[in-house]
Amino acid sequence: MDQTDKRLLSLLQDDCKRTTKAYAQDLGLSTTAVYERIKRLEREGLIRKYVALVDKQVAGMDFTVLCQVRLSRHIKEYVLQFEREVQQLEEVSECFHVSGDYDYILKIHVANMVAYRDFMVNKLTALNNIGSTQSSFVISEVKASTAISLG
Amino acid sequence: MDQTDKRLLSLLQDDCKRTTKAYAQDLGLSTTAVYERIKRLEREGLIRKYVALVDKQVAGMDFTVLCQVRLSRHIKEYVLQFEREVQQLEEVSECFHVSGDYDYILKIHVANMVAYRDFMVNKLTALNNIGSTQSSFVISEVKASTAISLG
DNA sequence: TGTTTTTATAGAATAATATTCTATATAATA
DNA sequence: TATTATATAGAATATTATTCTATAAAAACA
Repeated sequence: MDQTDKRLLSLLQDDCKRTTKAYAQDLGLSTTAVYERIKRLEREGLIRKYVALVDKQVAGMDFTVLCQVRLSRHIKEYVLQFEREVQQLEEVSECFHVSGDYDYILKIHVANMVAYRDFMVNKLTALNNIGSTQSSFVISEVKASTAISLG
Repeated sequence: MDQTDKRLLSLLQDDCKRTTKAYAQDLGLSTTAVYERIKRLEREGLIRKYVALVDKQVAGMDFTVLCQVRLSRHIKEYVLQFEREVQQLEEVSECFHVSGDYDYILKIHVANMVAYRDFMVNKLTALNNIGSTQSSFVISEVKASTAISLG
């Protein structure tokens, strides 16, 4: 991966629907050169997928919560069960197993507080093995990017 | 927004690089019908952008940290300064202003622990007005989606 | 209820773009 | 030095997006 690849990945992480020609002009290359680079980046797995990003506010799903979760038991079987079940919850877009006081941090998107309460009562805390939770409500998104800086 | 729009958005959030014809077949519509729907969803702002997602592990940037930050002073001027500066930090992909014990939660992507220490010492805590921080290191990504469920 | 208007759709025609092909030049390797 | 692999450019082709025309269904209206 050279500097041109990094610049190209940066462009693609910002907008993947431009024409090859447009990227080529930005990079000072021919369309074929850019085309081959993109195909290589896809082949090597650097580019994982191409997705559309939905505007949460316009979609009316802009109530975001970061919820820390502690399990009551850390037996392998129960841990795996929790991880399997949390993946199935459509309100949960992200779930990280983390170090520290709590075991997991979840990112949750719902319509409003009523929906969040419903989610917590009927879905999350209804799961087996949940010890305790602590919710941090998102007041504003200061930065929200899906791009990874490659230096 | 009807059920077809929701199904279409779900498909686009999973893969935005298929042909209109492919979505049309999944939805049981003509390519024109799907084309017009996509253009409308873009026009209405439901689709915010199209991006490539980079594989952090393949890119060698798979050391992820969720860092809680408390400011020392909550004077408007300082708060806005922090928010402006944190947006400029390339290692920070997300920053949420949240309720609770801490003021902000940041998602940080770096190569490894050494790089993280460097980031903390020379960039984050070098910012004016940082009170205290608490880092949660990501052990594993149980779920990592950019899609919003529209019910 | 009948009429008009709007909206969503399909299929065909066209325009734009992606993809492949051929040829060169450059860099890496033996 | 000769040889192989790799990256590139430009042209040719294939695929896909986009536009156009026409219909049908749904909504608004008298």
